[in-house]
Amino acid sequence: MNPFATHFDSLEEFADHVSELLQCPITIEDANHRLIAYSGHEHYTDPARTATIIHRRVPERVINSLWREGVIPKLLQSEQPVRVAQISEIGLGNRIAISIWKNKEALGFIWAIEMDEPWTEQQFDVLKQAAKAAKNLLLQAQIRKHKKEERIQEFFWKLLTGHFSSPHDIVEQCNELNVHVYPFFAVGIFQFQQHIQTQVERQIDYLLKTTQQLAVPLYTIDHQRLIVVVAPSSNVYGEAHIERFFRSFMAQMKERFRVDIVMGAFGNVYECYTNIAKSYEEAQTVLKMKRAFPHQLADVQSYQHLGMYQFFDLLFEKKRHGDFHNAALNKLKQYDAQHHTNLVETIETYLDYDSNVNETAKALNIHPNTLAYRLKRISEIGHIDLSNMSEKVKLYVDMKLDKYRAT
Amino acid sequence: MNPFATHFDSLEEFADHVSELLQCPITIEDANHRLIAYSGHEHYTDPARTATIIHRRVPERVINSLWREGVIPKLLQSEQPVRVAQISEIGLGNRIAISIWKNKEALGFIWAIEMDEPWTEQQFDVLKQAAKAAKNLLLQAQIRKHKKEERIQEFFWKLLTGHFSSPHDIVEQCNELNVHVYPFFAVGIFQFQQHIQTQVERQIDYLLKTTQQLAVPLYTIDHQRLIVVVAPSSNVYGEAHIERFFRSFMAQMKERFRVDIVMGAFGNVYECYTNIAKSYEEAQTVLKMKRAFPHQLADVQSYQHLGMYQFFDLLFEKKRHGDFHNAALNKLKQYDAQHHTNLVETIETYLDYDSNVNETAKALNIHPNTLAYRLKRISEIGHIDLSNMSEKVKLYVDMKLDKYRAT
DNA sequence: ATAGCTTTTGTGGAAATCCACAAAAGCTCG
DNA sequence: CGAGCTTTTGTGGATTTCCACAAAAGCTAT
Repeated sequence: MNPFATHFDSLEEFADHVSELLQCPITIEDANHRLIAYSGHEHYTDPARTATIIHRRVPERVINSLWREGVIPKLLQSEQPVRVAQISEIGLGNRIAISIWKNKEALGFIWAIEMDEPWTEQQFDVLKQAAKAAKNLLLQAQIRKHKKEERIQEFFWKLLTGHFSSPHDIVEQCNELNVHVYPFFAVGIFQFQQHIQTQVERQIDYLLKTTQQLAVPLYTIDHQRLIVVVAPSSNVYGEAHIERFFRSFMAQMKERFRVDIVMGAFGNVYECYTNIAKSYEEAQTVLKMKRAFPHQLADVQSYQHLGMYQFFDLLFEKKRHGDFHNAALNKLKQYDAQHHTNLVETIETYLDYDSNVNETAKALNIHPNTLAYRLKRISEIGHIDLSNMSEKVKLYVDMKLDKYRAT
Repeated sequence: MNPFATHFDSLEEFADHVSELLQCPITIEDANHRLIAYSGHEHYTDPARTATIIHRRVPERVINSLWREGVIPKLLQSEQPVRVAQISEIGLGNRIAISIWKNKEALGFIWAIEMDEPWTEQQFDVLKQAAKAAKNLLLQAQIRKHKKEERIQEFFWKLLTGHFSSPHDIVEQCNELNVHVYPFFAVGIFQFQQHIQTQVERQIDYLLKTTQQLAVPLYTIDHQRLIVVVAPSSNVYGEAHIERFFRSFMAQMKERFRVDIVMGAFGNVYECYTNIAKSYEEAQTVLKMKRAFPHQLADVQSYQHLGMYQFFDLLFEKKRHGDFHNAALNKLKQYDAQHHTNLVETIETYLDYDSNVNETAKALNIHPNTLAYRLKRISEIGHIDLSNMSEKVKLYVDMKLDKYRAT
């Protein structure tokens, strides 16, 4: 006899029904730990549940903790209920959880709080039946969402390609599609090691939806790239927040799902949504430069911190035109070729290490005095004043542009 | 009774005639100390005269020496003969010189070597008559030249504005106009304090024609600017030679003629004459940047040494477009405004002085530790890593671009 | 092979930099 | 006004840089 053979008007009604059967509070989440429904009966409720209900999603530290403890992996592996012992640091009481499945995809979870008495076998059976019954209810909500997703995708690509010129149009479309408009945003890109498979898509969706470091109102997947709009809560430290989010996103993709992300990059933070295309361009520039200068830009993610590489595309265009030939650099190259020396490498490393003699010498495996001697020769041969910032900049840029050409 | 009442077929014949009357070697030069004619009789000839005849012009060190001794100023002031005592360092024997005049313009000079006996009054009279007689002969040569000059001017402007696309056409035209084609050249510009008057034009012509530091195959005058094509003898040190020439030209215009030249600038050295327009552009860029950054570029003349300012026009264009907004710089500016501090000035000066703490502190009139403290604050407030060359470059460039906009 | 060059490495001392710590002065805001 | 902050200046010591000089090693061309 199935206690769920009746029709439920809403998920709330369903949650209340389960709660009544099991005599404990019930919470239902989707696969991304968003609150779907919860029972309203007066029972004891642990702080984690309270927070979940208030914010309409499971707090991130709770999710992280559950991953660390291996709870969520276990839920994603089997359809069996999992008992979770109290974790007081995050305000989680004793819980029982079970995943809701459709074919091989986990659609969500049902959480129960284990009250004073340990559960009986019968209670576990009820929970398993509840999970099965929840499937159809959840599915309906999903379908409604899927259709909308497609329209959002199209809208997002229009934004990225600069299709809209009026901020008003954008906001209107956002409202229509139920996309929240945030006061500040930036566009970011993650470059994956491989073409992104459906399974990875789900994992991405999961991480983006569960993060609470910042909002991700829009995202899309394109071959090996994940493109996101990120909205930091404040403008002052917005960049730092995005930076942190990017690092943790890449770390989590690797740790939890063993998916390698080669690099991440994001453009400037803007206020006006017409700048999405610009921020996207900037993010692309960062990726391009990181590819050309993997060493120097190893831990640069933002366009802001691209430094001088920001204007490399522009300069390169000009250089290809035959402008900017650098007599000093040419002379050094020529000298190197004729005398089998390393003057160009020396000066480049020296500038890479911000004119720091010791570090440069260490990096080049030479005596500091050797470096000093070479620098003297460099300034003689190239007629360069190495204590003139402007000349140093020109030389440095020209050398890096040379490298850029080689890519 | 005038001993010059006969007709002379050539200036040579005239020189020989004077030489015979005075019993000494005679040399006739134009106003720019180019050799016009000389007597061929067998007399003693001092080394300075020999060199003049061989090179078809008076050696530059001789000219310089005569200026220094006040000889040439005296010749340009009066129509009287001037006695010049021997100057053995430059191989000049005892000489008598007189200028040749037409209206108020000196067309050239007659030089005689004073032999063993001091000259009699009668000999001086003969020389004076010779100077008068030389006038018409010289004038004829001048007129022929003037007409050609006009055609050359037109040709030169075509070159500067990039009118020719084929090097072959240029060389052909040069040959036709009797303009020597040199293997290397650059275009230079001198910016004068004032509109260039006819008298100054003559002085410019004089200096350009007499210099032997390098060749000046073409030049023209445009309002307050003198535009020249300079051809250094070698390519290796070409730049250095041009540099030296520019400094000495400006010094001499000032010393000899009291004419102020505000600044000089020249473009890259090229081989192909189709690049005249490019070198001209580059020289113009140097002038423009020197005007915008008079302090930093005070002793820069060449495009080569413009350093990073080479690409300022390009970057500025982009910046005006709204790109390249620098969050770090903005934060510093904002902090300065709110707290009445000088962080921006500090970092700019620091970078101007190539990150040299002592010099910067001196320039800012602060204690070195104060500077250190400010730098720490700057990196905190602007989230900048001041030991990262690329970030420093970006910040520096952005600050200078700000200044550039102000001009 | 050897003379004459460049290049590398070493030594030592003066000067500059970096850093931690602290006193004093200046500014802001309740 | 005065507490609490930022900013400036000072002191002292470890470290680094800068320079001059010299020895040694490497290269090149006669």
